[in-house]
Amino acid sequence: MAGQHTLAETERQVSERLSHMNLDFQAMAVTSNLFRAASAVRNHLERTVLSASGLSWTAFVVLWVTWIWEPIETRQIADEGGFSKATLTGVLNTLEGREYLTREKSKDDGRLVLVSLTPKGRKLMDGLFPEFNKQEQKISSVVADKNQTLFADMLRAVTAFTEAQ
Amino acid sequence: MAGQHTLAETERQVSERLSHMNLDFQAMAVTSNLFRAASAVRNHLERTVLSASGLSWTAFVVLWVTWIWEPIETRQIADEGGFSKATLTGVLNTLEGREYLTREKSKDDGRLVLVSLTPKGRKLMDGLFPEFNKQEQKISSVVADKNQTLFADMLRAVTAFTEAQ
DNA sequence: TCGAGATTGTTCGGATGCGAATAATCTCAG
DNA sequence: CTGAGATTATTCGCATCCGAACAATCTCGA
Repeated sequence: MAGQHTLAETERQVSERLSHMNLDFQAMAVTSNLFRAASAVRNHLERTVLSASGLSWTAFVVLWVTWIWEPIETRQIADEGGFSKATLTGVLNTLEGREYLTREKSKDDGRLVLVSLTPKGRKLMDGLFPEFNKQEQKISSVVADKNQTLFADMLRAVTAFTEAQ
Repeated sequence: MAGQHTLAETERQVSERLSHMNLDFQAMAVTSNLFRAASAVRNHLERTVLSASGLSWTAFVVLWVTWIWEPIETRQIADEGGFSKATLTGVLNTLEGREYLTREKSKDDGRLVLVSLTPKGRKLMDGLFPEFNKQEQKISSVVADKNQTLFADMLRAVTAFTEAQ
């Protein structure tokens, strides 16, 4: 999983190949490690927690956001999850077909669709999320406890700044 | 883009709905903000830098890894990029069709395929990557310069630990 | 009242994205 | 030398994933 080259080897090769280009290598390290980390954690959680329930990452995020906010408007699910409305429509079809959630037209605004979990969906999340959180805890533990708040704050700052651009 | 609820509102709602479950909320904040940040940065870079060239995120990653290591074995591209071999085959078809790279059977081992950039692909990356890095620099600048190394180190630690699990 | 413009969810076409199965190739014990 | 097992890239089926176009609905100024 860690690849043929170590991280150190990769970063050395990068600086060798691109040394003539006057780039910000520290910024490169920040973003590339951000994606590596997110990808590694996602793959790990899909494999250890989600695959047993046949849930994709996106499907889980949709269920989670709905679990927290139900009844919730679809546009907010897409927004919280970070994917497009078009993507959401397909995932909602899948999850509605498996009877984990339901769609319902808003009475206040005919354009809106409200999503809620079914009892089956709620039961799934009640069982699944504690397992999910256990893995989150293990992963976060590699960052010293006193640094975890700083870590989360830096990530929040990156998100806020980038979304404002 | 920032959503109907602020991050603070979301985290308050989460702790309210899940307060009875004895979860590690700090760990939850770390991972959820990791994904928010990665997703926000990816969307931003796709929109500001990549879309002009009609490149998807994954296509760009494939070109970038190849640019650094060419000639490179396909299994290493998938490994560095963090996606499956099956995904890579499709993306390589796309990029080969646009004449950004070429595939070639290895002489040493008939099972392997070696990937190299075409002059057209190399020219694309020579023009594109400085733009990409400028955005990386802007994004990273929200983390104080003295903290960027710590930030990257924490991300590396998360990746290393998770991949070892 | 009314209609131009804005907002929302869906549809459409095309490009990822993955696990499992497959064919080609290599390895290495016997 | 040989064949069982390991390794690799591709194929297959299906589920995301997105931008653009679209129909339905709402808003609000004139």
